[in-house]
Amino acid sequence: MQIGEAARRAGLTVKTVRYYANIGMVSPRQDAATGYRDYGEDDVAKLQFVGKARRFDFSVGECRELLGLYEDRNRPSREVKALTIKKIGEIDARLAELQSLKDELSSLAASCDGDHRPDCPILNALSGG
Amino acid sequence: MQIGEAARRAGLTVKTVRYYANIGMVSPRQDAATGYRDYGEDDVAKLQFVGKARRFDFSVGECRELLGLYEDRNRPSREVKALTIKKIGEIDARLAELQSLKDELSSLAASCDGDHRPDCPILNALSGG
DNA sequence: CTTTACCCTCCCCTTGGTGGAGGGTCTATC
DNA sequence: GATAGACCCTCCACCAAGGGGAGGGTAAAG
Repeated sequence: MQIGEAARRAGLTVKTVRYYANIGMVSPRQDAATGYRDYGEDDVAKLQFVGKARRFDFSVGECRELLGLYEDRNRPSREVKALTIKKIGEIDARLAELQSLKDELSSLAASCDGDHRPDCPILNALSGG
Repeated sequence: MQIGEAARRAGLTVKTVRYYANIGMVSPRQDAATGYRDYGEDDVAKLQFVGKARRFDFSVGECRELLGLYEDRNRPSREVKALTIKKIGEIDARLAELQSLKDELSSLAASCDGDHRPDCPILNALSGG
């Protein structure tokens, strides 16, 4: 099938699918006559897989690893689990960071009157040491 | 003072400070003889301000807005508070998104044996509809 | 014969900088 | 006077992960 249908079925944009072809992540056959990319069912499955993994915050590089494991019928599930655990750790770190940012900003916002007057604890905090 | 000292005192890299000069965020005087940038105390204060705001996850554009308010001795604190509240909202949205990602990944990881065998619920979930 | 809907490649744009090449300047030391 | 080291400058390329659009080819339908 053509790239448009493959993209629709994978829930991705044509641009994205073309990009994945360019970086060698999901490489379709090429129609010799038209030069059009020719996607098979297996390609669509891979695109769906990658799309889902991306939504799970895996980077393109990690998707490539996961795809390799996905295609290896003998891979140990250990490796997949390790990647997942690592990703969970990263998400945890980012969660903690964002939470602490939010706490600080919230207390700053709470201490600011937010009126027409120029005095502002938020700016004071940002400019202070 | 020269850019190196200004960067050190603001806790930024020289590259970053030069970048801020290029985009017109913090513009130092220029030494006519050497062509070197010449930072004053006020510039250092602005650099520190911007560095802190960046650490608070404000974008460069938002830093520019905040800097404008910071320099305006008559600004209403309302505007600063509004920017802060908006930023808190964004952080909240990202927190929720990451939390749900984490939950899903965690339950996937928990259901995976992580041994030498090829069966892997994580990959199954990624490849399934 | 023309419209419509596809497809292709190629290049620039985004965010917030980082890295390096190639070259000028200042001070200290030999 | 030469040279080394520590500064500084500009300009170009690069990162992630594509998005936007130009310019052009192709295929089927009316």
